[in-house]
Amino acid sequence: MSTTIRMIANRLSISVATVSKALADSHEISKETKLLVLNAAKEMGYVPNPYASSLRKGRSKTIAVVLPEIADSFFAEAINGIEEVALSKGYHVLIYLSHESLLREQAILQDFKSGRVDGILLSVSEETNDTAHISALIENRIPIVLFDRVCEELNTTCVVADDFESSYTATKYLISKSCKRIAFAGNSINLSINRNRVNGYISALEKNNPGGYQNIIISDKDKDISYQIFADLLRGPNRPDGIILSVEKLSAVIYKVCADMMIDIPNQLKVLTFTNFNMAQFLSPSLTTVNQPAFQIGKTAATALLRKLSFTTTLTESETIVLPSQIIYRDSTS
Amino acid sequence: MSTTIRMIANRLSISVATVSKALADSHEISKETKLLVLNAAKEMGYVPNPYASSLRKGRSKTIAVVLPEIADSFFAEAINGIEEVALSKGYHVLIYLSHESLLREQAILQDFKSGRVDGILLSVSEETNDTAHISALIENRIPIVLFDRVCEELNTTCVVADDFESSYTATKYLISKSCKRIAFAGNSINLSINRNRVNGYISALEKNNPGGYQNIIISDKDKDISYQIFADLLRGPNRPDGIILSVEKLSAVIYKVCADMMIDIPNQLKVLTFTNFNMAQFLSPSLTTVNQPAFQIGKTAATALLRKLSFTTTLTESETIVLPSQIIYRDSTS
DNA sequence: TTGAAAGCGTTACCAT
DNA sequence: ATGGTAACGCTTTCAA
Repeated sequence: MSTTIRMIANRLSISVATVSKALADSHEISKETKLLVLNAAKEMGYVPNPYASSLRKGRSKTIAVVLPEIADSFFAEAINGIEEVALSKGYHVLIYLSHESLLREQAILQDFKSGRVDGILLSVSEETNDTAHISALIENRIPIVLFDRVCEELNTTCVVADDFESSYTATKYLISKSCKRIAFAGNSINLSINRNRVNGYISALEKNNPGGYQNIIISDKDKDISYQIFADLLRGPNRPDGIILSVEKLSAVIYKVCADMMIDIPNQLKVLTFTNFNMAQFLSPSLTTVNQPAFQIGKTAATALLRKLSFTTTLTESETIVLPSQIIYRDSTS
Repeated sequence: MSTTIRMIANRLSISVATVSKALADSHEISKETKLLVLNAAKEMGYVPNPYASSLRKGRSKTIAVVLPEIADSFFAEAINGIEEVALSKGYHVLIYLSHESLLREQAILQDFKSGRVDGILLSVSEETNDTAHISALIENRIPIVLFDRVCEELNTTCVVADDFESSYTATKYLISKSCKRIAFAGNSINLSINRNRVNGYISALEKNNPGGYQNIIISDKDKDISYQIFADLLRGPNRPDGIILSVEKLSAVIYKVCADMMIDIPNQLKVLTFTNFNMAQFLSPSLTTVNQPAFQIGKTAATALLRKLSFTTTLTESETIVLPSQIIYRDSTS
């Protein structure tokens, strides 16, 4: 049986109210009493019951992070940033994975109506074309910050990388490297992040490559299916000579396809991926990447969320914070 | 204001007790009443308050995962396994990062005395040479399962890979590839996982390589310091011709050092790493790896923990579950 | 089959 | 400066 405030009160023959206030370092309590209480608490190994406190206060000092997946350098680093901020403010972090399923995402968010968490950090799934479950929480006045994979139409704070711009720059770079047929492979067109990158790609092509080749590929969650999609793409005479991958995991797939089909990177196909992956420089050939500021995005999103939580009035303001990506040029596009 | 059991009771003019039991699908309640309650609950958007429930029941349906870091393919995959099991049993997952600091780990575990979580999954930090903070929780009868980086002396369940054996096999393999001077680089000798791998390495050397070169290197959390350690190691005439890396992150460091010092892998140095890293095959040269069953370890650890939670009596049994690793031979050791 | 009421541990209001 | 007590929302025992 663990120590309660009441036990401390009994031991010191004072009231629970006094103990509670003393532990909260209230100015109403005398120095002496505080000392007494603190000593007794330490001696008795007192640890406050967070659930009693949460129930009473209506706040849990807990936030939720909802992600499509975790085995991805971007999300792993983002969590790092989130955890750092949360810890520093005394918040606890619940983690949920949607596994790219809208259904799961809906079920996860539904639970948050319970008050389990004070706020939510969300990066939506590939399938998320309907955002009613997110709006519902916003209407419930639960602070929510979207990051990386956001829904711009929602009336809340978003933290993203400069996807349009970096995609534009990346595409232009491939054009400058004499690519005539540049393809773009993303995950879901539901995702605004993917749309932004696609638009950056299209925009760069239209402004700098009047030739007109344009090819937007939707990859699959399933690696083997994506393999087939790429294999089909690269078969035939009019295949692309450059490709931009919007998803980290596709790097392995395209390298494999090229190895199997004896397609030389970069001579026959230049490859560029949006990823943070720290081994990119040691791949064969070393991979040109658009590095997103993952840690920074996590930190910024968490900071924005905790800032919202610090206000008593839940202001639903729409705001988008854009952080710069960095392109690192390597051999896969040389 | 969110819906409570009392509101449902008022709406239906029945008691809160009845509503509570109906929602719990108790056999005490009639079919009709249950239906009435369920409908009202759905209509009113009722979501149970988990903190009220946790306080009353003394259980939170929440577990904690405490990790040294997250930007590591092993831990990311392990979380995946953990989350899958937790979700299927209706548990929530709190995540904490020790960042390889014993102090942080202690602070994190200390909080768990509060009853915030029903059980704990822990992979200890590099610095963890004192396990009093873990014993304290075990004595508090809080179920805890250690995984990957475990402390065998503790009286609890451990889930690990076959580190001794795979290290032994890896070392023997390098010997068979004519390596005469094989070094081993690990993180902390505090970690039993590292000790097991070191012992597998030593054992293989002693049985198969009477020559007697043996070199155990302790790397640093700081990448730049590890770089220096490796650079120093590889300078000079009697440098190793093979190296086993016990830490994923060291792969990038050794590749960098070799690139900078013009050391050819595998001809001048054969490299083999304990990692799950799915791009290993595309590195230049492709990297020979000991793949740990990360997802499986996470799943197994979570399953063991939830099994413990399902018992009313907390039995403190010591048990170690060992899962097999797989060595994948590639060009870095050819 | 239903309901009244106690209580989980904490906080906060109102007295003293 | 301290204390009594109600309340947070739920579960569970006991009584009807």
